[in-house]
Amino acid sequence: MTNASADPAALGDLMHAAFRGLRKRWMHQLAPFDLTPHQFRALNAVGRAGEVLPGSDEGPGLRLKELAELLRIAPRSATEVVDQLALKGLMERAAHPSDRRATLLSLTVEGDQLRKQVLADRKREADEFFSVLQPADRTELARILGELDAEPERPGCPDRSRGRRRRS
Amino acid sequence: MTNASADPAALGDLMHAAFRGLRKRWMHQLAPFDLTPHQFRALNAVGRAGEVLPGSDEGPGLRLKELAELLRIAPRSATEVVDQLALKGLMERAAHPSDRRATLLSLTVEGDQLRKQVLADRKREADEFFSVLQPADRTELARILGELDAEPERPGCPDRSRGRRRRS
DNA sequence: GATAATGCAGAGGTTACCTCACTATGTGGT
DNA sequence: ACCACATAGTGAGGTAACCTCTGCATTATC
Repeated sequence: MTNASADPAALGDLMHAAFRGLRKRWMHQLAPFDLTPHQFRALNAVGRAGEVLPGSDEGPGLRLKELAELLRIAPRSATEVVDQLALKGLMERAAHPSDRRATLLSLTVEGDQLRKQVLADRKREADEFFSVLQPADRTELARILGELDAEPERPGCPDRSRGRRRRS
Repeated sequence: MTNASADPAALGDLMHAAFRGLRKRWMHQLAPFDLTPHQFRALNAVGRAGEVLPGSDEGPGLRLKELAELLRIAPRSATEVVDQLALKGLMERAAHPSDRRATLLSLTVEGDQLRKQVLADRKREADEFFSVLQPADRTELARILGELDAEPERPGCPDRSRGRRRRS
């Protein structure tokens, strides 16, 4: 098979396969905690945001929109995850002190505990999806993906073909 | 930001972001052809399989299960994509000559044309998602993803925690 | 020929997204 | 004070891309 790796379609397929593997692995790893990967990403994002400010006992909280941006999903989709986590008693909504339109997200004590538990478990397992890679390769991968990531929007075609016609 | 890239969660997030970007890009690129990325992957896989054997006018065709393996999805999911493509008149099911349980997939003339058209368009555009990367980086990425991909199953935990309890 | 394995499809579910429309609120102009 | 407009979140509803469970043919094996 030499190295016909210049083919973009092949790269896409590889990405696809790798991503699916990652997702599956995560799902299994998170199943004992009754969390989906998506939910944990949100939990972690809010938890991490709460950690930045060390002082105040109740972190400043993240706006829903900020969470959406962190997770790179639409605000409406963030609402959903927050709903799910709130239902489990892991996350809370609070009123923004100065902007009454905004809600501030923060973890409950249980949420924070669970987050730490998962992070610890992940560390302990060392059974990470990426563990098959050499450390150098991991760094490389992170760098390359970061570069891909850096150019999410391009000037020439901001969001064309918005109207997708369905047929069937 | 130095290089705190050793964090597996960060790598996962990067993968997630990159994959989403890729998918979005593809969706836009394929929208004019009225195909989803998924559908094109199937179209391409069957088309490629048909190309391997150069002789026979009507390629030997792919079993549905083989397609599923190529796309790394469950056979049942492959049925779906094939249904969609068949509905558009791009793919056909035919009986296997010797195993009457099996169906053989092949592209129709329209399907093959469309596939080539998309491939050509993709080449012409040079507007590929991965185009922001240096060629060397692309090769690297392909290599690393290939390595990840190579270890889909591990001996210790084939498919644990199958029963996922839902709550809400 | 009975029994087990295989290949596919019907039914129905889930996750992770999306857009559109709406309300409540903030901001700036006149 | 008032209006126009933007912004924050959400309800409603939809889609893509998966999945499992089950049923039904059709081999393959004993």
